[in-house]
Amino acid sequence: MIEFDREQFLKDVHDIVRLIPEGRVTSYGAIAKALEQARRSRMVGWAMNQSPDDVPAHRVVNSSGVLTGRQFFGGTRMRELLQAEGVVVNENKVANFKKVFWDPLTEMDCD
DNA sequence: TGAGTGACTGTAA
DNA sequence: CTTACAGCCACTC
Repeated sequence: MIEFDREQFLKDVHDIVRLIPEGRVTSYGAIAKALEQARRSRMVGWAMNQSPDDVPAHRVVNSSGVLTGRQFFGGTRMRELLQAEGVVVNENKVANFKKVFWDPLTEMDCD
């Protein structure tokens, strides 16, 4: 019986975020779902807050493609990082979200 | 110890 | 488009 470990969750989230390729984004919910913790999407946001510099947290947006965490990147930093990778952003939202969306489950369907 | 808050999601009206 | 409610749980005071 393994009870829920925050550190493990944090590690798993960081691991997934690190797998996000350039020019792609994903959502908090998708990450939570990939960890079979779909209802812990808020914890993913918390994990992003606790993420080290080697985690591209700027590639993580909410389910609508909105850069909800941009305020944690010092203003427009998040948007600029994304645009630098080829992601088109309108003010605070990702354009063609469905196209640039990267689903962790697609890459991690190995069980 | 309990209430408030939040980088969320889904459903409903 | 908006507002509201429910569910989730770490963190702060």
